[in-house]
Amino acid sequence: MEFTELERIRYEKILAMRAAGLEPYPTRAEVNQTTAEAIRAFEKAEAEGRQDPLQAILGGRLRAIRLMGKLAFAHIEDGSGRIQLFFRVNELGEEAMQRFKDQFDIGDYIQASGDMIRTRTGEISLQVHDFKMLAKAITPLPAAKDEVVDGQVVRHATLADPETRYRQRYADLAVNEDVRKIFRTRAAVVSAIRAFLDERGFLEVETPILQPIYGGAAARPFITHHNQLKQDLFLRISFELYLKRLIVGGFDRVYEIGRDFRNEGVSYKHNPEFTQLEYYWAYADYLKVMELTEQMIAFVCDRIFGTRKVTYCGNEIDFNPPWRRVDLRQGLIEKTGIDIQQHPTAESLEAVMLEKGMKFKPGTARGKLIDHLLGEYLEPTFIQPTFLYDYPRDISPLAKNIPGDPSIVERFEGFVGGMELCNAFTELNDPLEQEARFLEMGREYDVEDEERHPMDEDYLNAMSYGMPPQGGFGMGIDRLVMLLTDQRTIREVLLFPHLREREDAS
RNA sequence: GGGCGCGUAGCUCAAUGGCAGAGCAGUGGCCUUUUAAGCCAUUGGUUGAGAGUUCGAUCCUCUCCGCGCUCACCA
Repeated sequence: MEFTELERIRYEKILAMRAAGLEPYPTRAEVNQTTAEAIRAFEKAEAEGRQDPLQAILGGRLRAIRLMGKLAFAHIEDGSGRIQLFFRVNELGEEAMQRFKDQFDIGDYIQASGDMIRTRTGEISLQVHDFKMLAKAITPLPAAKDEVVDGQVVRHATLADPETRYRQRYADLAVNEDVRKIFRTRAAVVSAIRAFLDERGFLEVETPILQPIYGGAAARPFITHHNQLKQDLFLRISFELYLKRLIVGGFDRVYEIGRDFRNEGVSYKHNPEFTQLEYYWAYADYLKVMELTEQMIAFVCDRIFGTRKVTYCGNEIDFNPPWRRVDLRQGLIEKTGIDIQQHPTAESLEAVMLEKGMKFKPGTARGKLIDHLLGEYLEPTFIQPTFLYDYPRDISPLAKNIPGDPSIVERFEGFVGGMELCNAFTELNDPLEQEARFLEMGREYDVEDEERHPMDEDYLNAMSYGMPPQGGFGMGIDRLVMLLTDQRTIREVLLFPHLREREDAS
């Protein structure tokens, strides 16, 4: 290892410990409770008026050290919180006191045993009788100092550089409590979703990530290769076609929470790999799915926050059902003055868009033009939870048309905070119609356009065995977590967001 | 991929075409109830990398690397 000067000083402390017969990285710890448990136990004993000393063996990372001659104070932090350690030469003896001063630095993991007390200022602390190193830190933590204001830890001049924070997330998490909190919330969100779906009879399944044919969405895939099978494989861009095969197999309600991979640009709301929830629900339709979506998000909010109102980018967002519902055609008429029904061809739609002075890539399919209109004129306006429904079939090859109108499908997307959150439809279950749609989509896109939906013969085969009518649903978990934790970039809710590899070693 | 911005000590940030600074951290000392402890002293820099202009570049120019914002792309 190459050491900086600060690291070399700490390394020399390791050598000094070893020379004195002390192990800087002992195999075992004797910690018998968390700092939070120790504090709770002490408060309970106090309330019961117990006089006998309460003992504890605590472990944690040193976050602050205050040396005061024959006294020393320190704060340690573990996963449950923090507690003050109180070192006094009367209890420890000169030698142990000196050992603490000489060998311990902020960032080290320490084990301390002693009696729980209150200091003169009333802070519950561990009066240390004995201590040992659990793990010596060599690299200093990138945080300067903490202050406790009204019980809240305020970190001064802490790690802020986004590049370092993402590249060394371990350091970011170690010093930034609010970052840890985001990921605790994230775990709680996923757990709440599972509980919600499990309670309603949905079966959690796992389907292939490596797929011979990718489908279920319009996106460019990552390609990999299986050496022994001599076969190219794609990382899935969606779970849809596999989950619906399971519906054919007789599992009436299935869901999967997992990773999708899309070889597209990164942005504040896009990451090449992201976490998706999809469920499929036999005998339901998109209206029932809308209601279940409202209930599911409300359930998650109730369980995590105890309220259905959250703040996102300065807006109070109200997740109480029902969400606003906007008919796609009407919505576009209101916002753009264009009635897509009046423009059944790409040429006609393009003409009116040009007439309105809109900027877009000419020569694209009608579906993509409509998509552009949605993204440009509707999506950013949907701050409060909104369902946009009844999509043109052009951009929805797996959705079933509304009764009596082959040009419109039963599909909705949910928007919150100006961002697409979920997408759902009444699933197309007519194999002949599905085959026609695949062929249609194949014509819409160039042969070399990787976004075109490739024909999935096996999926058609599954459907031709008989697929019940059903509603299907997909939602970006990362985006939901962004909304619920008030983060404006997806990187803040991903533990290890993708960054370009650095070439220079410096 | 295009445009704009940024990169200075371990961390957070200053500064200037002429010896690169502060706070915290670190090191040495004082200190028996501190909590951003305090006080005294002090170490620490290839200013992201490389090239150019210049008597002199951290600053100006160019190239490269990385990050951020933004546009494009993106069910």
